[in-house]
Amino acid sequence: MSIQKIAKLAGVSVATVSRVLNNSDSVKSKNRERVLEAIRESNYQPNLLARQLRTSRSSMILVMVSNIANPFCADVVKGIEEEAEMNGYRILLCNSGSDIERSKSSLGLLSGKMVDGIITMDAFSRLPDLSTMIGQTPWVQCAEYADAGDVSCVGINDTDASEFAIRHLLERGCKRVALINHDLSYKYAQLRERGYKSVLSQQGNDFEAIEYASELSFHAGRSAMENLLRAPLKPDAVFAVSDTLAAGAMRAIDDAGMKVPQDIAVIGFDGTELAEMVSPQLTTIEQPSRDIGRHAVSLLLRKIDNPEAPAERLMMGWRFIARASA
Amino acid sequence: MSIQKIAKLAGVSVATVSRVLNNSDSVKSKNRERVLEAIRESNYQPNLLARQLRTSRSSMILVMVSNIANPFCADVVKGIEEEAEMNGYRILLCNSGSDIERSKSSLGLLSGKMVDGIITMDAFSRLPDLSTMIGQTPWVQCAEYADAGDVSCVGINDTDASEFAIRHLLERGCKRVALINHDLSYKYAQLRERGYKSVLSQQGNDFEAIEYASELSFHAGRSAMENLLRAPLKPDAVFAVSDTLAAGAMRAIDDAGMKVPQDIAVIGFDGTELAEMVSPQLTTIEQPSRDIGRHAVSLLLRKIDNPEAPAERLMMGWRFIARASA
DNA sequence: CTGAAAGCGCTTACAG
DNA sequence: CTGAAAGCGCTTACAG
Repeated sequence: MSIQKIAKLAGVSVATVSRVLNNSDSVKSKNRERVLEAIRESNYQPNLLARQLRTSRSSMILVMVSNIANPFCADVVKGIEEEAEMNGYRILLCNSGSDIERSKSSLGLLSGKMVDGIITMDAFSRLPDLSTMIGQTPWVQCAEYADAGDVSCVGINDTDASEFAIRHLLERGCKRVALINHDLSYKYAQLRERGYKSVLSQQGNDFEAIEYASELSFHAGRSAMENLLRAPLKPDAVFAVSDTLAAGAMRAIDDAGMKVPQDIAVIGFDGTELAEMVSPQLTTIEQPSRDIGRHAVSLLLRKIDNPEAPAERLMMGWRFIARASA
Repeated sequence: MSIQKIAKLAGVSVATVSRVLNNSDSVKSKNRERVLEAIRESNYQPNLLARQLRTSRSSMILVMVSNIANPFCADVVKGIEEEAEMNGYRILLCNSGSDIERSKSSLGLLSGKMVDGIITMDAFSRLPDLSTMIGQTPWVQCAEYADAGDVSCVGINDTDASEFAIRHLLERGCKRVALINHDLSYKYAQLRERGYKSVLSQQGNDFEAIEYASELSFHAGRSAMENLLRAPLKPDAVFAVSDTLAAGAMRAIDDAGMKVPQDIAVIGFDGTELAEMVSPQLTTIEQPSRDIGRHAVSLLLRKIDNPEAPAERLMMGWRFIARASA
């Protein structure tokens, strides 16, 4: 089935068929009816590839995340999908697993014109060949930042949020606060670490213990905590940069026969549902994940519609949620 | 940048350029070099849309899930993505949220030739216009079944698994076993309910309490459990058809001031990491989620390569994991 | 309001 | 081994 067949069936030209398909122009209503009828009876569906090739618009955006199993990622993706759908866009998901090869091959979709733009939650510094691509390309970073390049981003003030969490632990009487961070190729990891360090030094507290998780998973959190517990001087509090990591830390603490928060207080990050699932329930920093996703799409669409538009930097609010774990 | 420009640059025809791009045929090595050189210096990337239009192959598959935030879904999707990548395919994710409209519009990608096939985890009976599409279309159901139509599927024996779980609870001494099920438009929900009922009737146990969750989420599980707890005769055990639902149930039990498993034993389903995150850790039925995803892709690819191939039905193994919750 | 025609960027018989 | 040409299925000035 092609537009040709429909044209023949309806006794009009392909141009006319195309016009009713795009309900553009004014087509004489009798012709419109005949076309519509032909479409109906032949169950015709336009070929999207042809359309996109012709218009050089794909109405698809590529979303690259490092781990879709992280509930925060999933929430952001939901927001992205909602807003994309409202604007007639679809998303292509690439679950990079922080794998450079996979990321690189995904980026081929962009140069191959399969997608109109990209939203990344991955660390920028890990994305290859970026310098040659950015600038020409609608791109937004989501819950993460780009130092260089003309790239929009939407996120929260990570340093502030981190400082707030650490201060809370200190005020609570904790003396030895450890940090379970994501690897430092992520800008947000750098910022949160900065917050952690700055509060400690302000308060003249010289205990410092940092573990880096290679991914935002329960397992990574658990082994990070196990490492912390192996040290001669154990922490009495731990701030993990994701709820998933925090859940892993809590499991490790439990396995070691210690209690949260009595022996070790725990604070997470993200404010996902997971924080309510664990016991004791997790104190955490809530990010407006859905909205972050939605705004990422808005920024991206603006850039797609107007490539000259300058990069924007959107800072969203965050909220500290006090629960039983700290 | 188009193949034309490269041809001009290299001083050959577009056909030759195309040949080296597809490293088909034998191109004289001097010409190959010149083309490769031209490609390099102009940073050329082939337009995928044009290629796909011409070859009528998109190398993309549509994946429809009801809720990507459900860790089981996320794991299956990871498996799908891995296997797809190994075969040069990409995935388009549609997080339907069980929304008919969204599902329907996604299906347009198929008829629009944007994807070569579909993998669904959604309930079949909810997908609209299926009868007109199936048969012509490479399609596989994943962790779910189709009664009708020529559709392949891969999953586990849900009835057996469910019976095993219920029997475990009964053997443990539980007298009043409730079920938190997904809505019955899902075939697997029907099968697991059948397992639940058959064991109870075999054993002459006439307590029956079933709650239906509208989605596989923590919240839905929590409210289902709250409903069960409102009944005059409370259950002393509950079998939830997903770990996420079970986590919600545990939260409700905790909120009601009761203990798992002493007051109410809980068994989940899926064997996701979540089962290790909650306290007490969750007894559950493990599905080989990653492999389910991988095999779904294999089946699909076989169908794409050979449309005449009959539908296949793949049954995977499952495993009961006993932990503290039951 | 409508149609003939060009063209988006590829691939692939076909002929040489 | 290579090129000219047709064609995938659309959209969109352009002329009428």
